[in-house]
Amino acid sequence: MSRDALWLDAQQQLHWRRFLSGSWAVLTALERDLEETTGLSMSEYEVLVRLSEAEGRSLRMSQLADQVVASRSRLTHTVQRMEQAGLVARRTSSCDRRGVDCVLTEAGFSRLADAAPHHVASVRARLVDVLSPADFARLGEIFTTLGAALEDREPVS
Amino acid sequence: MSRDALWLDAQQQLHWRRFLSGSWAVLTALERDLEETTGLSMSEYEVLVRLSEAEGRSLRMSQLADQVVASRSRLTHTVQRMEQAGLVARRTSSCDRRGVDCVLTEAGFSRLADAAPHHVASVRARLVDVLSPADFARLGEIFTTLGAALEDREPVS
DNA sequence: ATTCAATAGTTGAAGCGTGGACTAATAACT
DNA sequence: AGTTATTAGTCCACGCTTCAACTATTGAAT
Repeated sequence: MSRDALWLDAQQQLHWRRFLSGSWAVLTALERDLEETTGLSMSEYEVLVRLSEAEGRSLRMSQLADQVVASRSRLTHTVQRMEQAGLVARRTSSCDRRGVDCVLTEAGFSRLADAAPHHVASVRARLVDVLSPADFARLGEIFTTLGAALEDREPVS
Repeated sequence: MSRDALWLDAQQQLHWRRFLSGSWAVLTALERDLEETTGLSMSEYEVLVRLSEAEGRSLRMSQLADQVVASRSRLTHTVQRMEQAGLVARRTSSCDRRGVDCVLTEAGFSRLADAAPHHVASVRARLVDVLSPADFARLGEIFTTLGAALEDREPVS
């Protein structure tokens, strides 16, 4: 706990603001890069990636929603659009008739294959290659810590 | 530049994904905290803060848009809503009749005064107090670097 | 067995953000 | 002075996200 629990000092405020605007800028740039080079949004790209990594290139909607960071409803809409574009297909799960399996189509897979190099280049250019390896690793650890801390703290004040 | 310029290795991919989901989680939690405790969105809160720090508690729309991370159009909408809520007022700038000055009202100022402690507590709980001072400082520096790198790199591939 | 609760996923309306077209005012050029 | 370019800001249409119902299926409890 810091010296004064109620306010942020000038330094802390600066760090916080830089995180806020910096992360916004990076994420926005990546989103724009992806859109321009491939016509996909980050959410769509993430869906393709997760499905391609899943066995049978298929995942239940709820698992997909957890992996991609998205609400159920948001995923439904996203997948709906992707289905119309022919990138994925939906079929009711055999074992649990409430469930829906989302399956990557051939078209979806090759779309991902085309997109991936552009996206990787973008992530490198905007993030990985900008930082020293040590700083990049630190970044990963910091956000692991931050993410974990959120798990077991709901209420604030 | 890393060993292989085209792909991310497993470690890099892990760091990158943790940044993606971690920053999303932190930002979302802060947004939700603020909404619940004060009824304000981050954008609105940021507008209040910047205006309160400006001399005359007043800023031109474009300056405000630069400080808050937002497009012109987005700021117009946000300020429109805030004006209807009585938090700010708009008047055409005296020196440049194209310009519009956005002014913080008394109601807006006291709304900010009420909100600030809750928001500070939230930022501490979700971010500042979760990290060691060294890591928090590192975070600030890392995003300064990342932000700066974006300034002078537009095209990607 | 029947009721009650929990889970999976969808739907539709409303809100917010984006990008491009648009108006108005100022600055720059000849 | 008169034309053109730039800048400030708004407006509108569209798309994505959220939130609160809603349906359907499964599991638990009596």
